[in-house]
Amino acid sequence: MKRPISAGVARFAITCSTSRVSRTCALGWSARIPRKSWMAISMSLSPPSSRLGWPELECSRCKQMTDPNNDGNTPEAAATEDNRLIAERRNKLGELRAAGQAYPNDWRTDSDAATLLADYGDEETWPQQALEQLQQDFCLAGRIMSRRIMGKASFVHIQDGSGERFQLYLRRDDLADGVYQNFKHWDIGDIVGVRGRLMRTRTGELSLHASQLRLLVKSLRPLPEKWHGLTDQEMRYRQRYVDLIVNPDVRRTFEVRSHVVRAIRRFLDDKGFLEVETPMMHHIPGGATARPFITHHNALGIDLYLRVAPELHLKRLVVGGLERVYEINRNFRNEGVSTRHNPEFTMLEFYWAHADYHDLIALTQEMLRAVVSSVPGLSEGRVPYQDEEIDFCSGFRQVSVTDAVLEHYPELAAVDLRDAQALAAICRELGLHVDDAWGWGRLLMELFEYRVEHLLIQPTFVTGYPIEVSPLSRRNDEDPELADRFELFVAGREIANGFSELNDPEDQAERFRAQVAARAAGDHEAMHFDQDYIRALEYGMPPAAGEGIGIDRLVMLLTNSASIRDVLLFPYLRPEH
RNA sequence: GGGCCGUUAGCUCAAUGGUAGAGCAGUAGGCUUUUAACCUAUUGGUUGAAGGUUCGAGUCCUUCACGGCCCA
Repeated sequence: MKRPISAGVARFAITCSTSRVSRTCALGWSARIPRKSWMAISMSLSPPSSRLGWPELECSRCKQMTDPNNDGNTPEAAATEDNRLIAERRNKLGELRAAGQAYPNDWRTDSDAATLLADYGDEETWPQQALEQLQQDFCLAGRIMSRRIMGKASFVHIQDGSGERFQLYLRRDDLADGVYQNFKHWDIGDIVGVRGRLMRTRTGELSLHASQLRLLVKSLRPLPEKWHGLTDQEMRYRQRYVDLIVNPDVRRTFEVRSHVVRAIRRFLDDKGFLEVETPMMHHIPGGATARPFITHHNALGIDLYLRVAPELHLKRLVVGGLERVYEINRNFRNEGVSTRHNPEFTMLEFYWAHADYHDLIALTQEMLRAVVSSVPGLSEGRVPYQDEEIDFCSGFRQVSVTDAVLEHYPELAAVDLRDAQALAAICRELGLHVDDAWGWGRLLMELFEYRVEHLLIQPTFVTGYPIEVSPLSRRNDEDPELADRFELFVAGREIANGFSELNDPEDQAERFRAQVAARAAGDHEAMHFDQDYIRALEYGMPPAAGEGIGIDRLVMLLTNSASIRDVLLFPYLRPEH
């Protein structure tokens, strides 16, 4: 129980599982009662008194019961948790509505902050005298980010769609009657339109001396503080719109993301690859060892899987003669959420007929260099990441899984790295989880992941993957226990995975059967048997190589982001309540 | 899933178990080239939720929610 709300909207706000309800207390005292209390109250009062099943509530201050017929359950009450600051702004909005159109859309700009700063920002070329002679008006529109009111003149910084801030100089006597007086009641966060001439202040800052000023949008919610900004991680992710307004680096990160995707498209387009889109909803999930999300098609009455990878569809296209295809799109994997994993993430996958994994390695190196050089500010292919500097310019290193393990685990030289029993013993010694069904290949990869992966900071192609962990890769001609496959590691993380494709339908069917057996033994990530894919291969797939590159992880590298959430505009978070 | 840490005013943060505070933002007034503008006054809190210990809990204990970091 607290105090009566001055505006006379005293109410109980009750959060229950389906909606928010408001009740008036007889003396006008307000209270918020969270769900747990609600449940407790609900159980202690039996039977519930209202027709909707809401119980009466006793106000602990006035000892009166609420009126069950006056539940105040309006959409407004449900949607807003007004505080004093918002209420003040809402009143201002009310005055605007009374005065006319409160949300106009007839202000047009003819420039923006970034353009003006680029064109006239240089003080040498454009001193105050030169600006005075310009005799040209500019129209801008932007959000008020800060204000310095000095009586009958003010300075304001607005931020506009260009992402830059620009200073306005407002003088009462230079604006129409009453405009300046109104302006003094506008708020930080409001969006304004301004027209005026360029000038330079005493301290040299390029500014717009306003002759016309209009409020375009009233902002009802206060922005975070101007100096410290918004630092609460949770709020930054949940309310990315606020994060974008007040933290300029966020905008830059997503601009880089856009650059990266564009550079990849340009690179592949130039090499004759065709961009395609394949289904996101699969009857049979496949193309990766991962647990899928299940969804339901009502009209058809069947469950569908969100795709874990587009691979099998893209290879069907290679069968169909689209011999260079790629897709950049979302995949969904039903696994944990962490700084490196989001349930939905973006992958590039591309397939290239009459090429093998060696060709992929060369192409990947070329593509990554092109991508890195497309990012503004990354000079000479050197990318700072956390405490390291990644060199994309020099030739990428190549090493086999076995050599990499031995390099970081020299005492294993005496052990047969294809002896499952010996490897299992070592894994157990290290405290790694070991499954009796695993062969030497899986065990060797456990060792690799535990001992080596995080040490591969500079770009490194790792080759010589065991067939056991490569169900879709072509078998190596010399060593049938190995796959013609590589993974690229940078900054200790897998960035790309590519291999010569398995186009032998009988071998593929055999490997699907092995996956189905693993599934039956309890491996939820193992693949299903995809009969149509086998049928496609039976028509004959050209020899080909294919690769997947994790776009989110690549963007993390290029934006020096520690968490995948920093490169996703709306990363997955649990519901707020 | 496990461990550690966090959650206090709109935002950023304080508060040896003893009256919940500051800066910014807001409100009112002053100030016609300021720039974290300045000066004066002032409003604003169920301290994430629920229990418990205590004469007394923001602070100690338990459980829960959400987040962060590390591990699996």
